[in-house]
Amino acid sequence: MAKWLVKTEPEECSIDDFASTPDKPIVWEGVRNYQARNFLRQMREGDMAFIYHSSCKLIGIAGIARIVKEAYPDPAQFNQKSPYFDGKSPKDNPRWDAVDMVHGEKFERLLPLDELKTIDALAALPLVKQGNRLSVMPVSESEWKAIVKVAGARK
DNA sequence: GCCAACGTTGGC
DNA sequence: GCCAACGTTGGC
Repeated sequence: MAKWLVKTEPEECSIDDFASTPDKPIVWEGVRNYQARNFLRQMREGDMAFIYHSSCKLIGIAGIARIVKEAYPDPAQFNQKSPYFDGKSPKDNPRWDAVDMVHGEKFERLLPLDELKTIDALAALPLVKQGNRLSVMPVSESEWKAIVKVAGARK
């Protein structure tokens, strides 16, 4: 079972949105970057993903979600009313994919980016590197453990 | 709101 | 295929 990290703007889809509908999968749509999309396609049912809040006041890892449906064509790319509409995406070979995720856990305390940067075990994680824009990235087993450990340490 | 870093586009 | 121009991300 692989581990991942996905970025979201909490105003659009926060850990609280997940937590408030624990039985209802959330459609993870709107990824419009090829590298991120390729990682999306590698996700499998049962995989876990950290939910990272970006472009907001409290930047950092807020909790965990679980993938419940593997990649399928993102409906938003064909919806003209969606901000994620992509008129250049071929209908017979859609460019962008979505996955479905369900709530896993909300951390007692959000782990701020500042703090993540101080953890040696995370030095190779693209997230903590300057200028990084990758919105879906793999997390190694050791990185995952290091983060979960810090999340649990303050409970 | 600023702007550095980065990905994408398009002319050549 | 190069690379300048452009648009977007995302921390600050």
